[in-house]
Amino acid sequence: MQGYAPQAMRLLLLDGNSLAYRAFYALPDSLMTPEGQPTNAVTGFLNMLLRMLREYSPDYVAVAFDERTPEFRNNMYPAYKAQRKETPESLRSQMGIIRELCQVLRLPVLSSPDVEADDIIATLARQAAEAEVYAEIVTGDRDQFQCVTDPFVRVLYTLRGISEVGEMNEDAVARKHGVLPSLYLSLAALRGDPSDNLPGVPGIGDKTAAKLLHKYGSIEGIWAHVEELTSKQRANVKDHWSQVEMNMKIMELRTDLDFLPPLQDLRIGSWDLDEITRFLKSLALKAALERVMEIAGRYVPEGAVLPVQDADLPELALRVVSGPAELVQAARALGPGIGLVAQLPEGRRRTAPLAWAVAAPDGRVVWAPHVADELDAMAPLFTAATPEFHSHAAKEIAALCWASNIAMTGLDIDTEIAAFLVDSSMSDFSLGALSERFLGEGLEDTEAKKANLSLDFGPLEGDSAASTQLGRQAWAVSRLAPILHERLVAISSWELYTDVERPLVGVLARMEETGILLDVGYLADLSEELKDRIKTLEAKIHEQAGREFTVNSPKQLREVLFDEMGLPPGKKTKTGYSTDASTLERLRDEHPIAEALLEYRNLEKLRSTYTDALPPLVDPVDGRLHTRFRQTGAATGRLSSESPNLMNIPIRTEQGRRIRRAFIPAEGCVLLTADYSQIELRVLAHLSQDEKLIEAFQLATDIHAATAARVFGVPVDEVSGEQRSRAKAVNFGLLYGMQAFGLAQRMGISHAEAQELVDTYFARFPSLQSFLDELVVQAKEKAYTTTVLGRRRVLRELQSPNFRIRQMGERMALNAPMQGSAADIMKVAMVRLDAALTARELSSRMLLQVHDELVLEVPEDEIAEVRTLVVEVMENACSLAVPLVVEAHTAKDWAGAKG
DNA sequence: TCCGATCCGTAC
DNA sequence: GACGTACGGATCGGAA
Repeated sequence: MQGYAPQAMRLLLLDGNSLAYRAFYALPDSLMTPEGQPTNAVTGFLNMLLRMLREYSPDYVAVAFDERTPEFRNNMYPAYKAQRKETPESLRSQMGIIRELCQVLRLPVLSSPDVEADDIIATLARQAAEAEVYAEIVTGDRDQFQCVTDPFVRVLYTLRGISEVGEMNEDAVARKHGVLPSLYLSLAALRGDPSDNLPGVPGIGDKTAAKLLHKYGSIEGIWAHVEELTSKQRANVKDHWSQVEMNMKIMELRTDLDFLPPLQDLRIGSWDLDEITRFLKSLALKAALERVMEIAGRYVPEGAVLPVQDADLPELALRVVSGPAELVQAARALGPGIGLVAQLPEGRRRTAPLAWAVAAPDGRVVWAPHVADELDAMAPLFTAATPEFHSHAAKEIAALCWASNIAMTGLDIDTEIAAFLVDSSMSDFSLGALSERFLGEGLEDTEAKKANLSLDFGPLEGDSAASTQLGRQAWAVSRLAPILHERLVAISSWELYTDVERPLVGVLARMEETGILLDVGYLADLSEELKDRIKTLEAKIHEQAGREFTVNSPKQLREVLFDEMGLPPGKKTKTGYSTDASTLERLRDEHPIAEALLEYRNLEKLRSTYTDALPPLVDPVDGRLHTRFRQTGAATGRLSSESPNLMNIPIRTEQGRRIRRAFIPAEGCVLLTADYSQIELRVLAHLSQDEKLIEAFQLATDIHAATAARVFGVPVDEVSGEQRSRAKAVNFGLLYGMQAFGLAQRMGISHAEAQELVDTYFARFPSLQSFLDELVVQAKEKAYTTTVLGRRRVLRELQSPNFRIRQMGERMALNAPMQGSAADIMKVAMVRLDAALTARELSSRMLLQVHDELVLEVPEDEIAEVRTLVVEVMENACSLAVPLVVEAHTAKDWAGAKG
């Protein structure tokens, strides 16, 4: 539902028969009025219609219906649709109701005995494209794919009954069927369509048909080269050619109908809400009525009064307001401590909320269903000088505000973030989960999810209507906020919240909205290259294995390597021998297949996870990749990144860095990366106050060499590569709760050797051992760890009767203070840097954070200033016992040359 | 057809 | 089992 120029006109075309038919068989036949009139097809049709009106907001609409099988097709081929069973009475009765519904909703309805619904739609779609109007065709009929033309005509093809739609543009049709829409008719003619009683060529399905059409260009091309086909194909094609030609004629949709009204006449008329209410109530479609009312504001005449609805739940006093000004006023009247929540449309791109709800802790709720495009008028709600509203996952609202140039300064408690600081080990920070835990009551929507009910489709419970739903959420927020506030104060995390986490919400929203430019052409080339090489390797692997198998399946690979080829197995997983990289590494000397597998895995990883997965996530409007940062994603306090995860873009190998090169700056800009050098180890030095480790940081730039020098008793400049890498492994191990066994395994040395190395290391840095021991002791005593800014990580594992879980808890306790403090410091730097960029009116933008690294997009004339600023801000974000060191680089891509 | 479990691999 | 924090792709098998 996106990617259109805002001023472009939009036409919505619905195939009434197709949608009713799909809905009838997709929804339970238990849906009916008390009088026994089935309503499943009506409900499905209405849900789809409302969804489209809501999300697509069309200027023009037409609903097309079939009346009977038209004569021109019957004359061509009497058997057309002859096998169709009689429409069941329970569906036929609903067709009339659907037409009536369209009338009540003032939707233009088109039908004619001489043509079918898809002919009407095809004609209107053609006219739309010619007028540069965007048309969306909603249907479950594949024949409509022949109408698709970029960029104006798309088909939304119903899936899973009608609960989802696939958005089919030219590309999507080609991906699904192997040919562009212009050849779809030919493909369908070859393949036939059993549902219309049209046989195709035996032995030719989608795949083969697409292949032939590719090779010969057209249906005529295939006929011209029919002698080149395989003997079986040739015979079948010849025998059935007259049928194919017939299919072409019958399946071709007419686009030349001359009796249809002009597009300009296809507007939705003014709604009579009383009539709509009566009609839907007579069908017992109460939930649908609520959803109609959500968008009613768009279709009522100027000045109409919307019906105020009663709360379904006694404790909520629900008031409906219809405009942003009224909402602001009503919210003010609720007094302090209000909860404010938005009902956001689904989909990747952020768009205006469908509704807002504001609630006071006493249960008074204001619900505003149709202020979607009027964020500006609501600005007074968000921009208070002092925090005055609470919300949940406010980053979503902050992003919308930012897009409208509104500064969301009025946020008090974000219940999601506050709860994260109270107990970061919770797995679910949804409002429902917080309600359960802190209020002791569930929220309707979590119940609905448990019952597998979609909020958009399917039967809804009477009391889970949109208004009550959203009102309950706002109410929950208003009551959670004071509880979480108190808890934050009690654990001395209030400042961490107000000074770091809360301001970070807006910073992250801006970073997400900004996104980063991706060179998709370059990635496409890279993908092709990878595919070639992967194919070769796969063949080689099959040959060496002596048979074909799915190389991507660890299960099959395990059988091949260890059962059939008899190679020596190594470590085990839960289900058998492991085939991971370290195992294959070990098999390198045993058999050349190991080498091929390693390279295969390497390239297949790059292809599947990066070159092929990233481009579809690019926003078509700006060509940029907009990740989502999760502020509650990692229990230590780190951020995480998803859709896509931009925190695991390869860098360590040359092959991997080729992926990184696809991340580029906008025209006239460079990417500036700034990363903390060894920040976690510096935090360790600070927290442990180990003099020798602090000294090592003050003396040397290469900390691994410096620690190696001390451990092995040699001058820094005489440290060998081996010594440095051993010290490095221990340095990392320290941060992860190392044990000698793991160290030995990682370094490929004996357990005894590893133990000796650890012992020596601790002997040379005498405070470290006691500090780490004390960390665990304290953590066990208090059941949580802390960071430099007082961030807590609760560790219930430390109380577990299970030794393994307890041990895991100890390792977490050893790691969390360092990882978490580093995260604290980076977050402080981000908040300050964002403020500094704004204060100096710079155009440079923060794009990404990768734990110890920031990536900015910097206009060329700002490079010097911003570079200095970033380094300054990051290095001074926190004062530790050792200096914080930041290295900054600029380049024309993310893999760019250093310096 | 869908979803969760499993394995694996990328980052810091 | 054995070194922390994440996200996500592919396969597979059970459930609907």
